[in-house]
Amino acid sequence: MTDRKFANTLARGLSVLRAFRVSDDGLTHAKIIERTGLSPATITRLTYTLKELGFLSQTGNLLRLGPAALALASVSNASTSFVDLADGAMQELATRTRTMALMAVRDGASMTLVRTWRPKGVASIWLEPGNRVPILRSSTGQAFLAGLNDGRFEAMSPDETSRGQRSEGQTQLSTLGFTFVRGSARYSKTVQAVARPFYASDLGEPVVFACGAMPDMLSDARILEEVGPALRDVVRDLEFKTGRPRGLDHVN
Amino acid sequence: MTDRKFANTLARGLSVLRAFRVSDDGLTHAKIIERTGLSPATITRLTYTLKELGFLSQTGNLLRLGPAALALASVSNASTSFVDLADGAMQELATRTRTMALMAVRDGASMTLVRTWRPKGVASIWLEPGNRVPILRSSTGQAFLAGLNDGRFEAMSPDETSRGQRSEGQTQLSTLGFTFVRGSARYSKTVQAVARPFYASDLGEPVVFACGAMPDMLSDARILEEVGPALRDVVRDLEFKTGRPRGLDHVN
DNA sequence: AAACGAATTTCGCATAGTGAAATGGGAGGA
DNA sequence: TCCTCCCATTTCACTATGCGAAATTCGTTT
Repeated sequence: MTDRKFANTLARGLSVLRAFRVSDDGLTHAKIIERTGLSPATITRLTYTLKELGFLSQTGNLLRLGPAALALASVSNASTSFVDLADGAMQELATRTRTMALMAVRDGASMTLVRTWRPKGVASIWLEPGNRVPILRSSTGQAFLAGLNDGRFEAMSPDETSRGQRSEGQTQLSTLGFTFVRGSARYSKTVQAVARPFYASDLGEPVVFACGAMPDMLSDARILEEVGPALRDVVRDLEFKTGRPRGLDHVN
Repeated sequence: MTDRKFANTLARGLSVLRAFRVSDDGLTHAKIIERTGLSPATITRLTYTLKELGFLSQTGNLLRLGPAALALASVSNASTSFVDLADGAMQELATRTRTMALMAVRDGASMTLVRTWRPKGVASIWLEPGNRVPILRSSTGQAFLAGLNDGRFEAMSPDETSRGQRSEGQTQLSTLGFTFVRGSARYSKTVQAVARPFYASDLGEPVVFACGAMPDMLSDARILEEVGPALRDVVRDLEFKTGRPRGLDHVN
């Protein structure tokens, strides 16, 4: 790494924080080492620092996110008000379509779930905030790529696959108003999803709203006729409420 | 600073993130420099790094918390479920007592508000998540100190004032079940508050629930007879729901 | 006791991060 | 168009900082 501007220690420390998932009930050093690929000595130093600052707290030798993380979280949440705005409609959408609804942001080469809404009264697949989905070959990722403006997309130095997926997504968006990866091309055999990007001006990058379910619950026909249009309408309404965002002119 | 274990760059980077408040509509470098006391060159490097990682996003030369912060926030929030558990009761408490209810965590020498509940249908003082209140001479701070166990308290290398405030708080907690700083000793002439610590086992440190209002709306008598007891009962109920926490045995 | 696994400390070294100062760039005025 | 501020950014030389391999400590299991 020969980027004089890039603060390595900071990046490593943050990668420690990002190693935590909702489903973890505390992490040991060993687990953090595994997830971050950093050396034991480094982890000790970084976790020591993060504990001092209140970003981590320790019980025995289990680490959890600490009070400072919570404080940051509250500011971050309150500053991105559209999430709360979307809450009611997304819950309703999940229940009505019997799918898991979700909101995701990009994190490196994955999309990280930020919020999920479970349909009331039905069993469904269930992922939690902090879970990740690859960008490549997922509907959520495709929506993200399609929503990204040219400059930012090129900045990712994308390969041919990404380019293909992006333009496929853009075509679907302009004709249908939502995007999905068809069965054979999907990264996962067990989840099928529809997605639509939302350009959050606060964040400088699109986020993605999506609905997912097991493939036998969510046929291509159901996506095209029911779930896709419903999702599209919910997100369009959100765009309307927050003011039509610039940067997504090609979206229907 | 001669602590070989402490990663300075990480701490500085995090102090940049902590500089953001809900009420800020984006920060310039200049503002961040002012708040953190770091040099311009350092800020450029750190913000560059944070942008690369998605923790900040930039519009013009205004910086905001970015998608990665949101992702971290969602994990952090979901991992501290007691906040959601408390939500309904705190909202109700705010409305019933016509005070602003709040939850705060420690951040250095201050308490940072994490969540606030505004009474429905009445005007009241209003602070937002991310706002800070000093530990010294505030009811919220006093509750925190009183809730802190001896080891952690000593680790703060407290002065005599803090010790006094802590034992005052502890006395109030064991007799009344809540704590407040009386008029003359308060840090602020414009806010009066009652508080009670809650020992969040997830966080390894107490958090504080409190009710605040302008002094003429919240006399000592009202605190003692109405608001204090109501707050105490709400937090006790939360303790019950989450399992009686260890570490607060002296609290009534 | 012994033998493991995990976390922490030590330590010499390369370099990453630092701040002062110089440079660049954009908005506003004349 | 050309100044002039005001920020943000880059440059640069220095050294404190953060690095990892290896040694050590701490706890748990056999």
